[in-house]
Amino acid sequence: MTSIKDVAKAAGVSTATVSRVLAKNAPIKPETRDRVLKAVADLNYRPNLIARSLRVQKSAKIGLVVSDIRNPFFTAIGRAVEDAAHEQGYSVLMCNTDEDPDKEEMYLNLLYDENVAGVIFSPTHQFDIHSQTYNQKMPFVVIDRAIESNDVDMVLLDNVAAAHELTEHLINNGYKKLAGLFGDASTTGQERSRGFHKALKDHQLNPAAAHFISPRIQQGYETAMNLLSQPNRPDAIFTSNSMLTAGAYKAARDSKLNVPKDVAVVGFDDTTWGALVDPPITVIEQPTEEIGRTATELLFQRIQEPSRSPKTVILKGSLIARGSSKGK
Amino acid sequence: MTSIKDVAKAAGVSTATVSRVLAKNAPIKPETRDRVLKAVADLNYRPNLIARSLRVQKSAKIGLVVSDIRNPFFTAIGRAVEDAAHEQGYSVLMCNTDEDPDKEEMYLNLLYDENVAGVIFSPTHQFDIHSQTYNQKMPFVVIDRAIESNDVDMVLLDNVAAAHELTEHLINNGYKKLAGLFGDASTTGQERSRGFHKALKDHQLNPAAAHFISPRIQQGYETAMNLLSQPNRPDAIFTSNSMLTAGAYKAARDSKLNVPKDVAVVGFDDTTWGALVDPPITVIEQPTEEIGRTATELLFQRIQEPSRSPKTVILKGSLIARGSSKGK
DNA sequence: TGCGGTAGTGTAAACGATTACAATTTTCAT
DNA sequence: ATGAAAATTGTAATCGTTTACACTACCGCA
Repeated sequence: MTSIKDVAKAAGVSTATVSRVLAKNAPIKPETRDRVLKAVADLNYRPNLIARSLRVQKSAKIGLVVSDIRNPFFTAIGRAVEDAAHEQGYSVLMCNTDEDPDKEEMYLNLLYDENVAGVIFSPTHQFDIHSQTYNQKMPFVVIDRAIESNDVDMVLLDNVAAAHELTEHLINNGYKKLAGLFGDASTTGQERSRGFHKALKDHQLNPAAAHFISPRIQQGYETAMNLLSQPNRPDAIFTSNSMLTAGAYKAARDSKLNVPKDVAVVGFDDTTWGALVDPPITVIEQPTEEIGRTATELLFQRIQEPSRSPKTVILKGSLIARGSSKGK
Repeated sequence: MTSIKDVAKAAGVSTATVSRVLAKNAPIKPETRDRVLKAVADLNYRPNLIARSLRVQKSAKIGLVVSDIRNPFFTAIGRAVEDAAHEQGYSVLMCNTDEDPDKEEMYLNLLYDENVAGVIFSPTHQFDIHSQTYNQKMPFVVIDRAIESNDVDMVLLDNVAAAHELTEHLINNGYKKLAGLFGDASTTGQERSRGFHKALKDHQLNPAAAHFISPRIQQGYETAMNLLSQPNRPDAIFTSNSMLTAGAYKAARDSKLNVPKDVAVVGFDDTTWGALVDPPITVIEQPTEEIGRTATELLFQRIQEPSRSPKTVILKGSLIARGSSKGK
């Protein structure tokens, strides 16, 4: 490994001078600068980021901690964050917690120890920001899931309104016996449940069912199968994320029910397949690009000005009405 | 930040002793050990990974560089790699190149500078391992896409055989005018094309068409639309990855053609939606879990024994026959 | 002429760990 | 009791940077 010492020797200057040339933050005689730059080029020198990070106690990396990397919502966020971070010369380290609080803590610690400049993450349900060691030390932006704290930046969807709109869409299309499937791993599911119930109440309807379950395809499938096999089965299934949507949709199919005539299926997040299945699925599309970009911007703001008062940005989802809820 | 010095002071020993207690690699008097461990616990001390990494010139992290994080194939690999790495106490940093050679080089440099223990990655087409600075220095395992080098570990699919099997499946089910859509960003597309053509030749058939295109949904859609609108349109479309499959499937739908009666659509990778659409899609399933795990194991082997002679592991895909190719 | 200011550079101390080497104490066979 | 070997611990160098501080040279102005 060629180090700054080698460059200094080759250029006949001190390591301090080399460092200053590279950092461009001090006056240097043009002739010296040229000698140094030539040496850098000749030796193909690249500064050791580890050493720099140890010395200055920070780095040009940000962490992105998500709960499930297989969820298209999060990969879309990942892309947006990466693009936005790149523009500022930062790199992104993605970590996957699998909804596991232990893994979450492990990765947050790791990122902290790595001196990342900040972290964007979607906390598990159990996450308590105040109990953490790194609380005050590492800039944070929370996405997708609210946490109970008013001193942290967040980028969220207006889940209640979105769920309300989606539910009303069902009601307006003539569905009356609505069942809800909500993820139990986050506040998102709870908020969407609130919007769901509020819309029902607004129209003087009672929910046919409402279940909080693990946000996995299999769980969604089993629960929906159960609901659909009852004599007084629901005529619409509202799901709070794309994993549950997939499960519910499959259940409708396997129950030999016609979508949308016998039962409607709607959900969140516009995935590749949601538009490809027949009938295509009505969903609330989240502005993933904007969520990721906004979160990154908030993070950079906080990095620059740690004492800035916290912001919560609430974005709106947009309804994409498709065949799966067209009416009976 | 509490450092090893604070712990040493609190326990009344030297920093060397603290380090030794934590590394568990030297004899320590039980009583001293207890004092040190108590101090560690009291101060809530965690060793600084940056400093350690600087000193020992390596770290317990591996890099995973993939070309498209939105491709479910790669996220599945990501999960497998992470699980396998975790078992060895390693963390995984995921990076996304977006098929961009510049980003690829940038991330490989970054990972190198970060002292990662090694890298697993799927190279872009242009990647030339020999021109790279880090060539000999950082252990590598290449996945999914072959590169021309016999001194590097690789984990690949037997693409020719898999494509051959998938093509024969079409032929056996009565399809005769087969068109192929292949990704142009990697060797994978080329190899699958070879298997496709070989199977046709084995059955004395000529390809109806064969296109190398950018592996994106939109490209697949446009190309397939074109093919299907011709008077002498193909009766089956073979696609070499799931992005193209999605595009082709949508094109068949939009052309008002019946799948599988008018046209069959088959592809690679078993995605969530492939089984949910109607008809569900016949695919070659890649053993993603095994690919990720094997790659990780090879990487650890090479880390331990850098001079070990390189291995190429070739895994088999398995055909999942579904409705989209059931025959006319 | 003398003096404050600035440009340009070097010296050396950090950052927080690991580890070769040395020093001290114990153990134990004779 | 004694010396060699083993066990236990400490000292200090090191990894590759950045940067506070010190120093020299030169400039411009009174």
